[in-house]
Amino acid sequence: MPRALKLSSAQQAMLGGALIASSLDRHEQDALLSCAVAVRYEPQDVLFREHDKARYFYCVLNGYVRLYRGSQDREADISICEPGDSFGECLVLAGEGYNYSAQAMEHAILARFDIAQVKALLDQRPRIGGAIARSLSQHLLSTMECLARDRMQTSPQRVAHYLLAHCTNEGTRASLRLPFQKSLLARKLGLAPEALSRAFSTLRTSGVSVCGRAIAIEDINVLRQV
Amino acid sequence: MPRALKLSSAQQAMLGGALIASSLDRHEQDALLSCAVAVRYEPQDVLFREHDKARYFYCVLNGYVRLYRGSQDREADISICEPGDSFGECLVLAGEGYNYSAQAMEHAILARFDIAQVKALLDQRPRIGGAIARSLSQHLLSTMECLARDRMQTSPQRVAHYLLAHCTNEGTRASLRLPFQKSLLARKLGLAPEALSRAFSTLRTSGVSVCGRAIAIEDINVLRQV
DNA sequence: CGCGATTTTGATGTACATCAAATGGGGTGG
DNA sequence: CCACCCCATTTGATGTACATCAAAATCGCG
Repeated sequence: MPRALKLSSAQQAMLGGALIASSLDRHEQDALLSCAVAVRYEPQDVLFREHDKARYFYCVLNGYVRLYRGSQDREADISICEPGDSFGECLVLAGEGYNYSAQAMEHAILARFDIAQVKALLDQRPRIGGAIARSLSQHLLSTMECLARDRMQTSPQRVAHYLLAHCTNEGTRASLRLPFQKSLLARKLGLAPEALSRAFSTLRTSGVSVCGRAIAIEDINVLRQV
Repeated sequence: MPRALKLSSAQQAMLGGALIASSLDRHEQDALLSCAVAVRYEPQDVLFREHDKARYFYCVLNGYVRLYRGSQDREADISICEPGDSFGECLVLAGEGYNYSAQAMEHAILARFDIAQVKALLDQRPRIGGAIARSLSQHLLSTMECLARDRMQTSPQRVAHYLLAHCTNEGTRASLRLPFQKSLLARKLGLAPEALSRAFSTLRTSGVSVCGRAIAIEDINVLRQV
């Protein structure tokens, strides 16, 4: 268990802009943030495991966190959380234990919210329930989209979609830098690392060139065809 | 567009017990239900399509509704909604258009909620936001579970899990009756109908016997091994 | 009893996992 | 600054799960 620190004012500002708090007024934000502390994890640290009693939910301030199910024998990633994303907030409303495990990738700094405190806050500040609902809506939509893509698209198509969704384009040309290792991207897309590598090489014929974490796209419209 | 009817008192009672309203007090329930009417669809009717402007969300009273993405060429089911399940409620909080299409299976009766009215209600009755959050939590958890299972388990394992989750057991023996066609179950599990059929025949060696929609399980514990 | 729809069965193809080995790249210590 | 090592990634060979296509079989129902 890492040590808990007070949230710095920069961290508070960042949380105020995160989806989970962005629809709240000043007072409500303060009330919600009063349930939170900052915690820091080392790469590979496990925050909690499936079925653990749930005391906290989190919002990522820095780094990345993977949510996954299964034991070391056979694991499946459910989601990769980036700065601004929250996870476990559904436990404020329902459930006793976590439904998945969480592991920090790289060094990660998180805001940790005490579930019992937030629960107690719901009566005084009922609009916080709405804020949580907004965050859950977003999660639900992206999880459904992920499920539909897994079922409908091949690996090159899923990779192409990821690239198009994350690239910054200058005209018809575009580029991006992966924010994390390829093996993590592979798991996010539900692929083995080898399959991601092969998907990239398939996409070479569609004008995608990969150089380490830097990726260049010759023509966005060609990639959209895939 | 089907004609809208007032909710009968039996339907109102059913909705009061559904997840989306069950945490609300009398007045809040009445307020929420005042945004709803009953609508009836014929088998195969499409309620709405992906990207349509979202005016309503729904709660199933009778029958089944499938939520899916993609065009007729290539479709993937996201969820099969049963009586008591709601869908589209995330649009009260975020988004303009539907993110998936919805189609009635068999004859279906639904409660149809006007999104704009419910949105307006959120300020007066902020705890309704919490009620929606509870419903969304449940959806999110089940969608995540579905995603994880798709990625981790083979078809016989997913079928076995469905059976164990839905059977009524008498001692070590158990049985169930499928509430809908096998082809629908197949889509719910992300399989082609043929694959479901083959999964059942694989499970015969684990003591599962299928006779039309009636299914008998010789020994629950054997099936859990799968 | 017979018809259409659903399900099963068989044969084949494809996407992706898995295992094993080669390649490459970034950081450390010399 | 360079050599080396470790780990991430790529590449190749093979296996498996499931989709797809094409019948045959069965079910439900008039």
